[in-house]
Amino acid sequence: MAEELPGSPPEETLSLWKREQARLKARVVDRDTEAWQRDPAFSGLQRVGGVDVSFVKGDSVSACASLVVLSYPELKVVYEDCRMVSLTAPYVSGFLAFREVPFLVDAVRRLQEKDPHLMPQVLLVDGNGVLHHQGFGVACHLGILIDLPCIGVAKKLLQVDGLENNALHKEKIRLLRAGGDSFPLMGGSGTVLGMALKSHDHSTKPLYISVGHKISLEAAVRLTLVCCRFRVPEPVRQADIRSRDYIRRTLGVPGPPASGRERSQKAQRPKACPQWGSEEPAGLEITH
DNA sequence: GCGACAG
DNA sequence: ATCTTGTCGC
Repeated sequence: MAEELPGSPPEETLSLWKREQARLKARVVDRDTEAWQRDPAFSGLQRVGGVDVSFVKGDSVSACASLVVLSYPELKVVYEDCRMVSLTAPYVSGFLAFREVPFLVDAVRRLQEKDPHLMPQVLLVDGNGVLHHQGFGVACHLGILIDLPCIGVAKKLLQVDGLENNALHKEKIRLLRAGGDSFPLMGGSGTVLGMALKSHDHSTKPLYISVGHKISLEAAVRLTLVCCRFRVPEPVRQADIRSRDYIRRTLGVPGPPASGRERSQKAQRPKACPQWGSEEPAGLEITH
């Protein structure tokens, strides 16, 4: 039982979800609320969190929800929480939060009970914030429910409000020269919904950053950039790696531990970056 | 009927 | 999201 999930929720459910998004949307704060967010060096920032949900291959309900906390500026994992969950909602573009957010909220609450001193000061979320059909993506949704600054980090452009991944957009991407270069994503109404960010000198595909909650777009982009050793910022990347490893460790091949080191993420490795030159990607630290 | 579609 | 090795480039 409970192996299949309805391909698409009834129209009535979508209507209820939209109403809920509209209700919570009024609470979003799209500006800096913390002192460290305005500091050029982010002094005062000590912990950055990342969340992700990975799925079991042939199953539409089994998944692993993960929350990691990294120290800043070292970007070392100081907390990790992976848990198998049973999803109750199917994936519908525009309503990702209703599928994943309940389990992410649970993870944050477990941290609050267990190690409140390790609570992150900001959370990078896999998905969009205000760059969304109803202006209320998963990063906003999670931010409101846990009342923490959140940043939406998407790997693909969500084509809403006139935004299109067309030839012009691709040309703008081509013109991004170095890591840190970006351009605004303006919606039809003339509002800047987010920024396309080249997160690394040798990264071809940009990240699509948008405000989730309690942070300005400028600070969101700046923070995302300083968290990038690869294309995807470390908090989100570590959450992804660890949730996938957890699944393999739990249901995967019985033999040796799946990935003896970091893998995943297709072509995100920097070619040669003197900044990180001879880094130590062999760190297998699992604090706690 | 055809294309679009965060994760 | 998931299925996946080697390979090209600096």
